[in-house]
Amino acid sequence: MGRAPCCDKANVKKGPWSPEEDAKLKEYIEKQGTGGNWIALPQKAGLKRCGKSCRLRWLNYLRPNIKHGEFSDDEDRIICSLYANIGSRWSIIAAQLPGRTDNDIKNYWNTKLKKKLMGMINPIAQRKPQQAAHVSSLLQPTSLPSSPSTPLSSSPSSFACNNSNYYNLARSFTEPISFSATPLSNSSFTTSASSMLQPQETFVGPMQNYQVKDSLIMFGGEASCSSSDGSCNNQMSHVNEGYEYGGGANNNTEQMGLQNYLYNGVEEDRRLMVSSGEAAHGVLNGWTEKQNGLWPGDNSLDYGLEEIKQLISTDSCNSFLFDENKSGEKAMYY
DNA sequence: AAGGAGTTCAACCGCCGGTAC
DNA sequence: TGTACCGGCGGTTGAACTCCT
Repeated sequence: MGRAPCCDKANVKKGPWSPEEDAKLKEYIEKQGTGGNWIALPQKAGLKRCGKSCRLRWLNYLRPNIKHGEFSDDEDRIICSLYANIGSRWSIIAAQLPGRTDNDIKNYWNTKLKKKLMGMINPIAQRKPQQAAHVSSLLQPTSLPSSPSTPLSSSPSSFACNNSNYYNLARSFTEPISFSATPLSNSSFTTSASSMLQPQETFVGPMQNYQVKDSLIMFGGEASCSSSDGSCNNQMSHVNEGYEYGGGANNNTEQMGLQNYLYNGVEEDRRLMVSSGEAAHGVLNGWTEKQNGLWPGDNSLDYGLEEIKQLISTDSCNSFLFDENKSGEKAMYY
């Protein structure tokens, strides 16, 4: 038996919302709340709309503190980093960007940021290595601290993309990203998200709630709302209640839930992002394969999501390799 | 000025997981 | 335990807008 439709499709209005409808919905929710039942809401509010449509309109457009307009470089960085870590989990990404909705971020990624990223990567990738080194160096603000010096393998075939990959991606933009972090083990990898963080570095900015402590990644402090429901009770918000998610064993099932999410849900990312060992080969392989397609003759921007994720990580590795302070390591790669 | 191509973004669709019964 | 309902999510669509020729 099929699922009953959430509303009477024949009697609901579709398409763009009129100002009158917006006003009705806003007024009703501000006075009555959603009542925990979106399906019943339109009838109560006097709207000929599907409950889902009302919910979407409220969350993506009408609710207070929605931020519209240009995304900042910080926001770009956060989106890129999180995308590379967890993929298209837009609601989770949105939870880290107060005022932004998952729909906004998704649209922004698909229409602008992906191209922006490709625009940064392709000019590099399509050049010969010597040229690429120059272009890449232009993308690196020299005022930022240099990457931690996790040793690279002496063999090109076992080149290691270390934990600096996100850091270097971030450095491709113009402003510092914001973490406070304490040292991670050189050899261990805790969660994929932790690969964003660098030992003994402290930054300031919009992600104060995001910390690494004793190799555990922690989320704390004031909640940031995503579009999930406007009330911050999404997956990430659980951590605002004091949970910690990390590499160690624990008995908290909810904690384990997200930990598993971070571990299993991004298994593939982890293969790409971890600091050493086999996973690094994945990065190298990914880059090598892409390299074959990107140098002269390939001007395609038509990447799949996994490819883009690889590009994000490999570009970061690439940036690391091209770091002007690490010319010797450049030579190792080529 | 016109119209075709490309871009943006609000909104829809359908699936999934949680939960009440 | 099974079923139905609902909220939430990510992918996709298409109208409106902008750019280009």
